[in-house]
Amino acid sequence: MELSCKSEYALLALLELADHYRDNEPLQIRQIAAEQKIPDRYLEQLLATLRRSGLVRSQRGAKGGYILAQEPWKITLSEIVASIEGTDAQSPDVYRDAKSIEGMVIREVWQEAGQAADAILQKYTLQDLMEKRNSRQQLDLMYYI
Amino acid sequence: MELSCKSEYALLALLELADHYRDNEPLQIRQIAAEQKIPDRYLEQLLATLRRSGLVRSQRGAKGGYILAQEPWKITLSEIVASIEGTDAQSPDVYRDAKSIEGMVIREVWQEAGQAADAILQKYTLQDLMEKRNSRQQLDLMYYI
DNA sequence: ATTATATCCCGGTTCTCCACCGGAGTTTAC
DNA sequence: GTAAACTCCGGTGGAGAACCGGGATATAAT
Repeated sequence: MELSCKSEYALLALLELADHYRDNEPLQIRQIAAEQKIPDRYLEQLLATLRRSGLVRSQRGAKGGYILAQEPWKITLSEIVASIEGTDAQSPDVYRDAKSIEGMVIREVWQEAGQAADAILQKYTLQDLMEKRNSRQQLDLMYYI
Repeated sequence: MELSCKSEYALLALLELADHYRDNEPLQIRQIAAEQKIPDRYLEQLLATLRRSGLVRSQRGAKGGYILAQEPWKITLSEIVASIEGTDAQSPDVYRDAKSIEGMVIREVWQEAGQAADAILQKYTLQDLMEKRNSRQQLDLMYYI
C-alpha cells in the first residue's frame, strides 16, 4: 500500500549488495549511497536494522562494509520489509483490549488483506528483482536502437 | 497492513449506521460515538470526510444526523478506506518522476501487493461485516449457554 | 420569531514517526 | 599508529494522527 522511503532505500541498497555478491568483499555505505542516490547517514541506520535482522553482515574497520548474509535468491521482499518497516514491537493500544465483536471482525478482515499483500512480497526474492531489472534494461536498449 | 484508528473508527461508525439503515431517520454523532466508544469531536471529522466521498449523507439542524448514502451491500471496505485513509490524489503515471529502473521495478511489485490487499477489501461490504458480526454473536451465545 | 438541536468550519495541541544530520567511540587493515 | 570504515548516541524539522474548542449555520418544534 504505502511505499515509504525507508523500504525503497533498503531494497535499493540490498539490490546493490546483491549485484556485488559474487565479489565476496564488502561494499561501503558511501558507495551504495552514491550509486543509488541515498543520503548516507540515513542509509547507515537502515543497514544497521537489516544487520540486526540477519539479512546483512558487516565488517568494521578499514576495507570494511556490508555483505549479504544470504544468497540473493533466499532473501524475500517480505523479510526485508518486515525487518525495515515492521518492528512494531508493541502498539500503544491500551484501549484496544476492550475488544468489541465488531472490532475483532474488522481486525480479521484487515489481517486477511495484510496476508494477501505479504503473499506477494513473499514470492519475490532479491534475485527476482535483479532479473526483472535486467530484462527491463534489455527492453530499454531495444527501444533505443 | 496497518490498521489505523481512523479507519477502524470509520468502519465502526458506518457499521452503526448500517444497523439503523432501515429506520430512515438520521443517527447523531453523539449516539454513534457513545455506542462505539469513539471521541465524538474526532468522529465528526471522519464523518465529514465520508460525506465528501459520498458514502454518507447528513442532515443539519434539530433531529439531524447521518444516514448511509447507499445500501449496506453496495459499500465496500475498499471505498471506505480509500475515502478515509487515502487522499491519494494520484497523478498520471506519465508525470511520475523519472526514477531509476530499479525504482520502477520496486514500485511495480509494491503496486501488485497493494492491489492484492485491495482486492480483499473490495470483496467485503458493510453488509458482509454485519453478517460476520451477527454469526459471531450467535457463536458467543452458544458458548455461553 | 424564537429556541433548542444538530451539523459545519475554523482553529489549536500533543504525540509519534519519518527523513536526515553530526559527533564521539570502536574496530580493523595497512 | 594512523586512516578507514562501522557503531552508538542524540538532535532537528516536518508531517500526519488523534484529539479538543469555539463559533457560525441550518433546521425542527414551540
